[in-house]
Amino acid sequence: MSVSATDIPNIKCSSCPIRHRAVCSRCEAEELDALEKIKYYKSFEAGQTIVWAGDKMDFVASVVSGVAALTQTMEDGRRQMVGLLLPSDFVGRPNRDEAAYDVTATSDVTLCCFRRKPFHKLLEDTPHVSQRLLEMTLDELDAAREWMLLLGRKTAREKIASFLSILARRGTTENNLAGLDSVEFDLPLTREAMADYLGLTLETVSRQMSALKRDGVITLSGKRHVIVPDMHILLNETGDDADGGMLV
Amino acid sequence: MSVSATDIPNIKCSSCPIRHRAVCSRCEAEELDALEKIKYYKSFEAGQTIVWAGDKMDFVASVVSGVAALTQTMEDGRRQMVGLLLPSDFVGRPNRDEAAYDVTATSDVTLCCFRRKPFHKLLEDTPHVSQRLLEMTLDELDAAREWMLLLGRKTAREKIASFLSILARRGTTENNLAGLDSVEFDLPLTREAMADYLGLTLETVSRQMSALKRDGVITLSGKRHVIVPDMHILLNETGDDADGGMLV
DNA sequence: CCCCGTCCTTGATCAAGATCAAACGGCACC
DNA sequence: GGTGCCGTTTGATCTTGATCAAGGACGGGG
Repeated sequence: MSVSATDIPNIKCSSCPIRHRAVCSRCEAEELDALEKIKYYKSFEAGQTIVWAGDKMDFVASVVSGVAALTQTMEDGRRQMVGLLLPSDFVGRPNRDEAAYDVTATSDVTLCCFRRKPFHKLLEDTPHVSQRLLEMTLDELDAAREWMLLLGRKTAREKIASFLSILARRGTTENNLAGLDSVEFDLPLTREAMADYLGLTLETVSRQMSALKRDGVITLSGKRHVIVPDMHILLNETGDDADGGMLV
Repeated sequence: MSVSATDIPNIKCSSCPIRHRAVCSRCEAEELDALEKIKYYKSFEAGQTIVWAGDKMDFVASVVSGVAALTQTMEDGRRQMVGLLLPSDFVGRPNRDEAAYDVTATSDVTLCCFRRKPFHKLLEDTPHVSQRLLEMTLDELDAAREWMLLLGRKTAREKIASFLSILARRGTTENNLAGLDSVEFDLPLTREAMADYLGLTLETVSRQMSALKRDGVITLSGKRHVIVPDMHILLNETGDDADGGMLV
């Protein structure tokens, strides 16, 4: 557990912003009550480590706000991000008490934590939760497989374009009604974290961002705010078949 | 569904070789009976496609014997394998009726298929099955994350060594009591399929196999049979921390 | 205001792996 | 016993992205 996490007061599940997408989305009143009993909120600042790989992890959690990353590090320092957790995503494995990956906050993050043991027990009793967790895990596996295609076969430019598309899709506050031409959003990651996500170096990320800007695919205001004047143009750069999975 | 799959007679679950590892591993007598009712066996020859991405898929299945692969293909033909299914692994997504990936037999394969609808229903009724499926899916997600590290950050030589280690671990008939020095096994994949797995070209795979042979890390008898005289040497080539996850 | 640190950009060079090309070995089939 | 095919090996060359190296932009603290 990180040194300087901040405990913050619980909010009611009923007024939770991620209520409709998280593990708890299918829960009915009494199930929510059970969850309320074992939950607590915790906040982390951008850059903080939430848990180190190998550490005991006595909770699982839902990301309420902000972005967290799972990364793996090799002995010689090579790093690969293997999970990017956006609001409503689930952290941790109910039946495992050691973290398998480093978990870090790439922006300020608030987690809704559930004590692990009671949560695991609850999984056995409330099929709604375990069914939802299975569904979310399968979705995550699909996302991991997209990501594998990106890592194994895409060019640097395609990787950047794909990454920006993903953020544009999930990052904007869902006001992008499929096919909206223009989208804008903030990058919740440094260039280095993007490189770790994409299997590139930070220099290559920077160069390709500049190239996409030069070519008018994106506009930058500051270093972290991205404007995509035309999503179709960006999607064309991803290497995925036109509008294939991205917009629909 | 493939053109020329072979229907073969059912065997009893009780005498099934993958009984102890598959989705059904936790089932008790009556649950097995329910499964028996909706299952049928199907065989495919090496190279055959089991389903194409986008095809209707009216079953889910366990791999009984042989090896199957999930692959994604880009418009211009670039291909990435995103799943390698060994005996006891699960194929398909219970609540999705279209295949998301091409599924092909990389060696002769026998599947134990369950009709999708009844299986999905059974998931809701028998928590043993859905719990086991969640566990298997989480394991697969972990494997996918290992794989992402491989694709994003490992050198060609490390990729090959890692791949061989994985096969050595799961491919041998579990007679390798952790840390056995010498291991041998057959490659169930062509060089091209290995390339698709590893995000390389088949030429690079071939060259690195030759290099590992030249360096005495492996011995080949024929092109498909691999002998690893000393697993520790192979593991040293994977880039993973010494004996870290592989042997223990 | 300046100093320093962090994050980012840009340039020059290098190397790993891709690409293009040829040929080999084993096997099935005539 | 050829002939042809498939999977594989090996060689020569090219390209992409890594690496090495400076310097710029921004922000916070003295």
